[in-house]
Amino acid sequence: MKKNQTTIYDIANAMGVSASTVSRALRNHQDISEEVTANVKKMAKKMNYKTNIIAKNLKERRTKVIGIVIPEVLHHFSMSVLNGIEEVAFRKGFHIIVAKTNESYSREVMHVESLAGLVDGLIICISQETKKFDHFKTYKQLDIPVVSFERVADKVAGHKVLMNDEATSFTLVEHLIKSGFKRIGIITGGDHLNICKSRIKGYMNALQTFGTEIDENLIIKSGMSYQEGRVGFQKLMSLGIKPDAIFATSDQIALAVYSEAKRMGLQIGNDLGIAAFSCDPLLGLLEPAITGLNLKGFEMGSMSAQLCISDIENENKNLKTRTETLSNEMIIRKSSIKSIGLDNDKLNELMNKNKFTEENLVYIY
Amino acid sequence: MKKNQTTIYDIANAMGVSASTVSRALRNHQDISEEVTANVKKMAKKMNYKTNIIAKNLKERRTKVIGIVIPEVLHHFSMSVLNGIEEVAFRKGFHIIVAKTNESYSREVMHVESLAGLVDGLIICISQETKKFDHFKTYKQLDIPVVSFERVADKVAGHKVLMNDEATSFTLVEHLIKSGFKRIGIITGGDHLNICKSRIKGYMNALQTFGTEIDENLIIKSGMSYQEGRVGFQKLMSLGIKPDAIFATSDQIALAVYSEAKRMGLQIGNDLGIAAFSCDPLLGLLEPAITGLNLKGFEMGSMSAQLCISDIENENKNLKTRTETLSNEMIIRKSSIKSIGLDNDKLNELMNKNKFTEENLVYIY
DNA sequence: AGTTTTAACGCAATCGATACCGCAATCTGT
DNA sequence: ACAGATTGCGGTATCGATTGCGTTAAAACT
Repeated sequence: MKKNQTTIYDIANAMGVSASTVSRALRNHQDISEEVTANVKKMAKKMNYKTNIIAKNLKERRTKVIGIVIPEVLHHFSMSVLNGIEEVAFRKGFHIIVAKTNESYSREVMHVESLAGLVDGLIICISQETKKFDHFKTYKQLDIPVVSFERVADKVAGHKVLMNDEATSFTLVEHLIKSGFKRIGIITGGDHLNICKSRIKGYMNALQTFGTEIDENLIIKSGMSYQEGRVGFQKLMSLGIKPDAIFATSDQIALAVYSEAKRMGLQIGNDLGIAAFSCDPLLGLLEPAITGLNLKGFEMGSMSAQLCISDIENENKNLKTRTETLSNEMIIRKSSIKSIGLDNDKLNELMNKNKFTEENLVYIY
Repeated sequence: MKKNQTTIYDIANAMGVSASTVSRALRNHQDISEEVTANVKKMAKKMNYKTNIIAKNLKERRTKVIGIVIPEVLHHFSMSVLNGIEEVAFRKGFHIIVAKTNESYSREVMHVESLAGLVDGLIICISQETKKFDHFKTYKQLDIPVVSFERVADKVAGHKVLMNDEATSFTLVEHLIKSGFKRIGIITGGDHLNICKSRIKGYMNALQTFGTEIDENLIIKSGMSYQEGRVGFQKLMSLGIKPDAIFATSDQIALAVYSEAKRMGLQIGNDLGIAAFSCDPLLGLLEPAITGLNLKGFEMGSMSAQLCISDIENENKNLKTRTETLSNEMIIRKSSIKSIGLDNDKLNELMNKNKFTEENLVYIY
């Protein structure tokens, strides 16, 4: 491979100058005369010279690559984040290595460790399984910046970018309550994850604030995936007193609840209210559409990348770690409104933002 | 950065042996005695030694990284492909650099050229704008394998992985005709792209085969995006004799047609038939659901990665380039069936595969 | 016993680019 | 006109790991 690669030595030999002169000339160093510089560049083009990035990386001790380690690369939110990261990275002259963990701790460890020598910075969203954080110690030791987003943990050093999970959850559950739902279940993941903990907290706070007592049976920590969501929903629906609304804490859980409820013949909105911690535009296209959020995935990604690259370029002179919190907007749709007995005007009045907009259809992140 | 990185020289000094001994010991070279090997490894662990990948890359003239250049990283199909690539790459010990072009030729050129010195292989889906291919010449010169998928061009050397666009399009249009639609429009992109050319060809063949004459007004080459699709649809609907069905050649076009048609008050399926060259599970969740395909994005990605890595590891001894073609399955849904006057049994009979399945809901690629 | 083989390790070159230092030749100032 | 400053370039070490070759000592062989 790369056998015919011309080097600065080839150019130097061809021109009767030294390699260091060639190196300098190609980088417009002022020590080299304009004439020689021009000739070197001409020869470089003629010999089709491309600078060897690996050698440059070794010498300069940096790679201009940042690593992204995320649980999956398929759902709308992850892709929005990835887009945000890519866009900033591109503008700053960085490439991105994308590694997915499939929510597996061991795979996360492998990726994080193998990337340590390869990247100038790391952006990570930890897996559902991750409870230990030794795999980040190399980064601390080598002063490689790490930025965590969404799912964060105190034991991971570095900047954090998250959203106001608790307040947002409060808002969603408050909305369900005010829509007249009395017995609201929540389906989420294990509360060692900050996001699940916060979402449960927001859920409980809303119930308490509005005078509903908390029933532990209605809190299901089955997991964030489709299958786990379905299992959780089935568990809820097999209770003696079934819930009349569900707070689904992920896209996948929301879809699972939605399709299971439809399969069971429930009329969503009237028989079963649904509010989801999700921003997938898909939610707005279903009928009835599902009440969800306007999560700023793109912003989360671009902010993570900016913090990461800023740290890289300042070489960590700025020692204090920042925690940025993005706020979310609720998008009310029919799944959380009891439409029976309402005319259309009244229904529309209840829904401040309606169905799908141009924007979420075109996936403008 | 990476200041405290321990090197083999540090270990060598600490143990009073030479660096080459350390190097060999760490790699279990048989020239080194078991005793020394064990001690070196112990010391390496003690000193928290991590091999410098960049130096190794420079010496071995490879990086164990493959580059992926794609138009976007958001839609379902691209992500399925990316998943397939990632999965194979991970198993083979490769990392992936993901670069998106936003369908811009200039950005594609920048990415392709800047990756040339950084990756052992390239997997690419060219942009809509790309008509020149000089940016790949470095790859040919350096013998870096290039694999194109979906959108391919003869001028790009290397293996190609594609799908049977023409036959699939034929099938979709045939289905529309047999469902009773008489005047079928197609919305697609410029025919310098192989996929658009093939899809138009399949469309025309189907019309001719079943005795419908071709009307150039019904062939819109506006582009593959949502906005372009909407413009194309509006153009079609402003014709003197409007089409009664649309063959949408991308997810985005399908959604644009769908939402525009709904906005115009058309009853999809009866007033306007829709068949889409798309595999987004979303299509199956809409009501009425849109007839689409079961594109094997994951397989396309994994096959591309296998071909690429195989080329890398065989160092291109295998000179002949392969072209793999994946076949698609049609998934018939209500958007292409005139349901007026049909009872449910009859309707279901017309749809061999119905609505959404478990699988596409959970995005099992 | 003398020679050959083998085991075990060190030396130094290499991968390609960068940068510190040094050294001429030219230029500046008085 | 001559000391000092500047311009322009070359030599060489360096980044960290790998590897061909050489070397030494012990083991094996005739």
